[in-house]
Amino acid sequence: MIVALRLLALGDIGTVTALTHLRVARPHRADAARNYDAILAAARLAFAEQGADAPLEEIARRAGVGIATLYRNFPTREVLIENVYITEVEVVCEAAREAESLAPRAGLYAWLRRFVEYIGAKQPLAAGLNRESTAYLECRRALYAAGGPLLERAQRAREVRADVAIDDVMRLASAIASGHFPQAEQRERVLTVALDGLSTPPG
Amino acid sequence: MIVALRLLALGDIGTVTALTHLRVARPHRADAARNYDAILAAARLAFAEQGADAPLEEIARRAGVGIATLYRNFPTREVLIENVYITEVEVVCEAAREAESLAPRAGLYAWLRRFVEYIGAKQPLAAGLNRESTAYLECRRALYAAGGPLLERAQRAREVRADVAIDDVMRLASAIASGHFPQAEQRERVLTVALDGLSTPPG
DNA sequence: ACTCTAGTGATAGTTGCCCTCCGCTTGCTA
DNA sequence: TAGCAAGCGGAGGGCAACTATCACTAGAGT
Repeated sequence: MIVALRLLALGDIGTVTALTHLRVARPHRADAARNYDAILAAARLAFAEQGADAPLEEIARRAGVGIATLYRNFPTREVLIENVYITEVEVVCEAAREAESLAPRAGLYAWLRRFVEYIGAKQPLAAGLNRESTAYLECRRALYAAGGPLLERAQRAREVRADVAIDDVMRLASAIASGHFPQAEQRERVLTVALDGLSTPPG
Repeated sequence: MIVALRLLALGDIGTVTALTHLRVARPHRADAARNYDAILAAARLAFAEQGADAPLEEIARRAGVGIATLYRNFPTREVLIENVYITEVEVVCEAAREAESLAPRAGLYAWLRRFVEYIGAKQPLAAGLNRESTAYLECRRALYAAGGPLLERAQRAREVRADVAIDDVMRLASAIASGHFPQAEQRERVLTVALDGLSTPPG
């Protein structure tokens, strides 16, 4: 029975994490599609280097397209940021599948570490994201759908305290991901402390 | 001996947390001093409402002064943000004194809760702060000087795990403070989980 | 191979904000 | 109460976001 539930959960992750519909439609014509890709690639780079405030005109220049083409595909800076962000979230959601093969608590923690690592690296990007936007809310929903089963499994095994919801766990992890740490290893260490808190029985 | 150490620590907090020297000097002439206060008050309000990107011209308008007056007192947006921030940090540092009268772990945790509450409310402000600036580094130093003795006391009493430094604890707390939580009560709850992790023996 | 249309880059213009310069005003001090 | 420096407000230059227009080109469909 538990096996059946787990398989069901696995199946869900695949469908639930499909975020493709949130993306700006990729143009059909070959040259236009090439431009679309070039803009996204240049944006990813520019946002990583200069933060979410990177000049759009420079992104267009780096992509080898006119500024009008950039705006035609991504009408606002926000839409562009979202489209870069969605890709990262999809990667993390996929990782939840692998985590299912580990022991309950180990699986949850491994996935959370992965989440912190990926999202933490994209911190300046996420800072430029509108937290009320459909895309952001959908990304969150997808992440919860990916992590929820992992948490429940660990709680059923009594390896994680029962008085926390996936929303609490994700916000704790998000906070550590977006917090400022001079070295990645310190973020790791602090995350470990926080995860020890998740293992502690309440009281 | 321990008593002596504690008193020494208490004495230190008072001198070490003096951040006044980091502030922009308040002008001597009466009208100029009034403007200085009005600008800081308007800035605090505007940053709280609109975040650290609030237009400086609007702050000047709200303060009832010309834009030039604002720039004369606070040459860059960063300096203005810092001056608002310093006030908050001073309040939190003061609070460390009261915490000394509680039991070791309770005192540390009470102070950390206070820190998260205060700094969390100023999150958009802190986001606009340059983390390399002298003012920011001094604020951090002052906070460490205030919290360090509390942590050490709790560790000596074996009520908090010994394998964490004040830098770890503060960064964990900062992350939770700057994380996004729809309700203050959820932040409280998540902080509790993290603090449970601090109480857990390592391993 | 040919057409025709979706898509393109360039450019010029508007807006909003940052920041500086400059001539006027106001409050201290004697 | 008079002189004068400290302080003032607003005009204006600069920069980046975003919009609109247009002559053109490359690819999709026949």
